[in-house]
Amino acid sequence: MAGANLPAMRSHNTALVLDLLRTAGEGGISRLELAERTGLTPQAVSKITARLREEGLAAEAGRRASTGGKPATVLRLVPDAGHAVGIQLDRDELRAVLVELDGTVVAARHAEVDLGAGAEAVLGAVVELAGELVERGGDTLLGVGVGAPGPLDHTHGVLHRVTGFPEYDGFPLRDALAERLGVPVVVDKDSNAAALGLAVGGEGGSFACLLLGTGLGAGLVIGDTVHRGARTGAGEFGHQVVQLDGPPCHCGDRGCIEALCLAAVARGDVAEAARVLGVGASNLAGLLDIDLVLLGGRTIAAAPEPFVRGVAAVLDERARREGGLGTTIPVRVAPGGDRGVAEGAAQLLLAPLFGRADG
Amino acid sequence: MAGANLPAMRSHNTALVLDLLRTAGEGGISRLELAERTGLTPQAVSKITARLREEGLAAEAGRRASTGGKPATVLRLVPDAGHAVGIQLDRDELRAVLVELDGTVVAARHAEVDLGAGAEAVLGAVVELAGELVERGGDTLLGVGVGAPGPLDHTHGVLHRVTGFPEYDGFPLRDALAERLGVPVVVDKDSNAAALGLAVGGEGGSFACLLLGTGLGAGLVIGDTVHRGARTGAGEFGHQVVQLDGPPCHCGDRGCIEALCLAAVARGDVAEAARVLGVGASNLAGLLDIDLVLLGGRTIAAAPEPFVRGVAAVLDERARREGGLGTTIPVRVAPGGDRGVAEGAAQLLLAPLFGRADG
DNA sequence: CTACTTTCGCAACGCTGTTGCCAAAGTGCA
DNA sequence: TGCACTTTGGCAACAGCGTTGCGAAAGTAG
Repeated sequence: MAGANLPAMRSHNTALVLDLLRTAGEGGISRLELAERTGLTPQAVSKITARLREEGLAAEAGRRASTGGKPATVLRLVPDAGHAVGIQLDRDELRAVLVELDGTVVAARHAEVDLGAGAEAVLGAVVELAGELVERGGDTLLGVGVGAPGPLDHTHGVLHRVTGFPEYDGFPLRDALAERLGVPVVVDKDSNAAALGLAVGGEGGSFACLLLGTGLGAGLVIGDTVHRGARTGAGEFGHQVVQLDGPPCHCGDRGCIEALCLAAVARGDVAEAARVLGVGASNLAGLLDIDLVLLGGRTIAAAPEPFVRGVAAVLDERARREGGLGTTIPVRVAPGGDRGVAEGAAQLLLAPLFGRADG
Repeated sequence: MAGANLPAMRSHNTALVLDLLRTAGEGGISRLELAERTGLTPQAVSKITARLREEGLAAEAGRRASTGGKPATVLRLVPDAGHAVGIQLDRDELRAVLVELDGTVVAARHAEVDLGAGAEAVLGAVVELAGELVERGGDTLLGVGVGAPGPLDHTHGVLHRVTGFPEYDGFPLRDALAERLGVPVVVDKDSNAAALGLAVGGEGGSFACLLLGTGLGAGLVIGDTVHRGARTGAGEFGHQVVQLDGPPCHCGDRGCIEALCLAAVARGDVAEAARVLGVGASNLAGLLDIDLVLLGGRTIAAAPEPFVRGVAAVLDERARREGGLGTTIPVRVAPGGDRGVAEGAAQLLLAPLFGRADG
């Protein structure tokens, strides 16, 4: 509920243009194309791009072949005009990346860590790993993004009860890190970070990013925006109940997807794990009418095909039941590999520049 | 992905002010209060409200007691400056209402109908019932909104496979009605219409509106906006699977909430029906982190207390498991009674005036 | 070389919300 | 009653946004 004024309009349009420049990548994009895609007049685009070039965020990059008249000048984002550090803080390891405006990773670090060693030790390890990258970012560093196991409070950057490590409940990770590093810090759930990274990376529309590793979580992107919900706790996919009065879960409930899935994995029954995951994905797809399901996390990485096949089978069946009008929802392995969360965490700071209200 | 210009900014701010006027109701609201709530300057608000008064949409309505200076002039929405007709098209009955800008119902009609009698007969019944109301709306009529059983295509106003009446699959309800009535028509799922009505009626934030009647559907409001999903099919709550390999559902799957719930109702076990509904609501609440669950529909209306109690019990347990930081999600009966869907359907045309992108 | 197309910037413009200022209409106190 | 003060709200000038009108630049086509 905010009123709009001229500066707001200007920054909106600037972000729009900047996002198109980013999406265009190395190939670049012409002013007229920018005008068409934004709905603005060519003259407005010229003014906006002139400002961006003055600020060093954009640059001319050659010309395109003529189509019968004056050849178009290609504009490009200047990637190193801004940087962000992204960190994945997992239960047993730490990953950090330094990325440029266009998402390119220019440095990466990795370390082992034990959450059980206490907040002070973990914080020290993060600062050590990220400190160097922060320095390399220099003046153009926008800040540090952290993806951590949920649930947590994204707005305030406070951890909640991390499964297996209850002592972190209420730990103000964001403020502690911001003080030590001296730069802005944003904290989000690892699955949300991964989802944001994929959304910025080109997955349009609405999709779910399911991460199966030591736990099971979901990042939901609805209409190009990460959906976090009222208390930023959305995406509790692991504890969706799909079997009334089923086997007990460590969360205290019964028949949770996570419990069924991890148990099946533990006894080597990948097909059943995939089927359970598929039922959960199918529920989610029906409820939210999403376009795509992406699977990620260590367990998936260890055996991608059977999981993709199993989940797809359940979704196909749903589509078949819905008749001719129902479309099968594609299932894929989330790109990005084991750095997906860290890269997405960096986007927590970069994305707002491009008009994505996910910061 | 649209560029903003001055007219867009103007209509945004106008809608903002208009929505606050509507929300303020009979009590009205002062210019300075509007300025505070929108973030605009008092001068901008003065200009905007002057325009609204010229157009007849707003009017001055007395003064407020002084707080030490010049007393504030109270502004009010002029309710009959605009009208919309809302229709609930159910499997066996028809309801229509004529509502004013502020949501007040100024006329209501009811009729019995049999979907099985064929599209032509049903269309005729709708035209007969709504025609009179459309005329009463006169020049100020914005159009007709229809809430029908899902699934359907909101964007194109085309019905899909209505459970029990497969012959309607592909029926272009919107265009057929628009031609007969000669006014704009918008079609949406009944549960979405009900949810929109509640959102406009004052339920803020994010909530789910679950309708249990001849079927079971959900309307999802996420961040003050009805969430319809990529193919406007979101809210397929009834066929969420909560019991792997459970009893077969008429949809072809097994263990759907709808099947379990309706079976429990059929055998008189309301407590079990409420528990199943509660598990579904709990899944939904965890996945989307919503603020509130509202229950509606005939079956709920017949026995509200046990359903509310049963659903609340499941949600309470989830909150307890999540520990101190988890908040219990309140459960209530959806206000609006048996006209909730029709009134919400009218809002399909009124809401866009107030900046709600649900039209 | 001429005609045409396409790109793109300069200058004037219209319209937005903002700022500076002042009048109006109350309260509170001497 | 009179003066000081607070709050409301409009008038006028203003800055800044995208838009429009127009012309220069830089190609292709014949």
